[in-house]
Amino acid sequence: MLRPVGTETETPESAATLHDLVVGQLRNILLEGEFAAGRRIPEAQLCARFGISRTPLREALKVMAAEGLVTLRPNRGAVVTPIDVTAIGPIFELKGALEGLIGALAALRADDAAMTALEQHHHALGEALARRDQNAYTRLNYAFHQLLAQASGNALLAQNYEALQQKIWRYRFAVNEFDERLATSYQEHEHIMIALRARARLDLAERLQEHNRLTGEAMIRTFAEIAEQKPRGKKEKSA
Amino acid sequence: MLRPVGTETETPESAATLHDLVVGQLRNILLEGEFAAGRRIPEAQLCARFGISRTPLREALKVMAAEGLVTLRPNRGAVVTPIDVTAIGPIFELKGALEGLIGALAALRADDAAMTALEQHHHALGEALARRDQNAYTRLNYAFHQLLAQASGNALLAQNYEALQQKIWRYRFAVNEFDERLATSYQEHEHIMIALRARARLDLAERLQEHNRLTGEAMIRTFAEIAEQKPRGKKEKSA
DNA sequence: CTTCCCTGTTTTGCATTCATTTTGATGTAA
DNA sequence: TTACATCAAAATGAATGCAAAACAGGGAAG
Repeated sequence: MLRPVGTETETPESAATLHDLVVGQLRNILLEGEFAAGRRIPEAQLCARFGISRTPLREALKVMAAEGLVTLRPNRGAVVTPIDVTAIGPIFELKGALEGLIGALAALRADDAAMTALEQHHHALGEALARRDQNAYTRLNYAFHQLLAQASGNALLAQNYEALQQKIWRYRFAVNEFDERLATSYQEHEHIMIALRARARLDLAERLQEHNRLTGEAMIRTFAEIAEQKPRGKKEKSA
Repeated sequence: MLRPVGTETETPESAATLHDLVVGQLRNILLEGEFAAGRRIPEAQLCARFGISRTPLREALKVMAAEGLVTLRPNRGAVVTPIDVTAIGPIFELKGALEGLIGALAALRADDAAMTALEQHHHALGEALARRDQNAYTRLNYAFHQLLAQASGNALLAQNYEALQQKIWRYRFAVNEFDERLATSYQEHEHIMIALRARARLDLAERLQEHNRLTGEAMIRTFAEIAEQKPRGKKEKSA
């Protein structure tokens, strides 16, 4: 079974306190989209669900707010940070810079263990594509890129990279919407693996940046199509 | 008077709650180095100082822990995250990637207001250099680069960039330790400004990355010298 | 003299309580 | 009917209380 995303930063001892446990669970809940974006987060309900009091939950909410996943409105409760299409561009723009660095470093530093894990994930991606299993593909893709980021040997880089991946994860319903992009994406991954195996750092950096750019553009395009299809009842006079 | 660093993310309404106020104040205290790195953070003492109860302070500590400025040891209190020389390399490595993107974008997107502010800061940097005012120079330098990051037009980039600047800020006692680097740094800034005025995006990106690399190397070198000078009483048998 | 263990104190983690603000309903007047 | 004012109910923000864990000191055993 596929592991949920967003669990990479949990170290065993960090779960020693209730607070950290709640942060992890809350993050998963938000990333899995259980609460719709923009929706108010029911403090009392979550307390009952986790079987805890409001104190640790509120602490977790503050942390999630610092991460940007939730938005705190003073005296008016917390809401899941609304989906903002205009935020996608800057995210991918920034992620591109990180992809470049990841490629340059991973080509030099990826050790045997990392290479093995990456090959395995790449293989699994191919199988998911063959099955047309979009859900599995998306999650494996997340894990693959996270592994690559870790293979860069720069933990801070990997951490920042995952933060961006998590932001994008919330918009995933709008990516790989069409099988076409799924297949294209896998072809890009093939080239990424070729560059990685060859330890071609400049090529790997470029491949990753290009892959990032195309993914971002596909996502933005999909959103534009969505916005085009259902602007029902809203300002059609200018159309 | 020079404004303390780390206040860029404070928006007026964010101070509406006690929690946000405490986060800001605590961040300043930590960034200004009032508590030595590695030192335990006295919860009760800070409560008394801020005139608040433990709840909002602990919430703030959790947020600072998520940012990495403090380290929470379960049941054993919070400590200022210790200075770790080995962390400097990865920080500058990552910041380099951001500098490149900032240069490429700022060259294209910096508007008149941003250009004016940058010119002013650059001028003030020259004056600080002439006065050999290292404290002013360091702070102006922080502000200059933050302005440039904002001139990129990518708020997420600017935010991530500042997070890195804050991390580095804690190590500032080991940078520009010698007037030599101060003057060299300013010369690099001269070239940065030339590229910026010319809107030479590739050059600006390269200048910034080079500036970042040299600053990082100078900092690491200074740390090596410090470690060389005062290993008093500790394992001198190998020397 | 060192080491271990025991106990009292302090500190931490979380639950609970209290005060303030918001929200929503109801009633009244224009 | 609509708009506004008033007030009760609910939710939020922060303080306090309490149990458990860590810490510090002293004394006994080796």
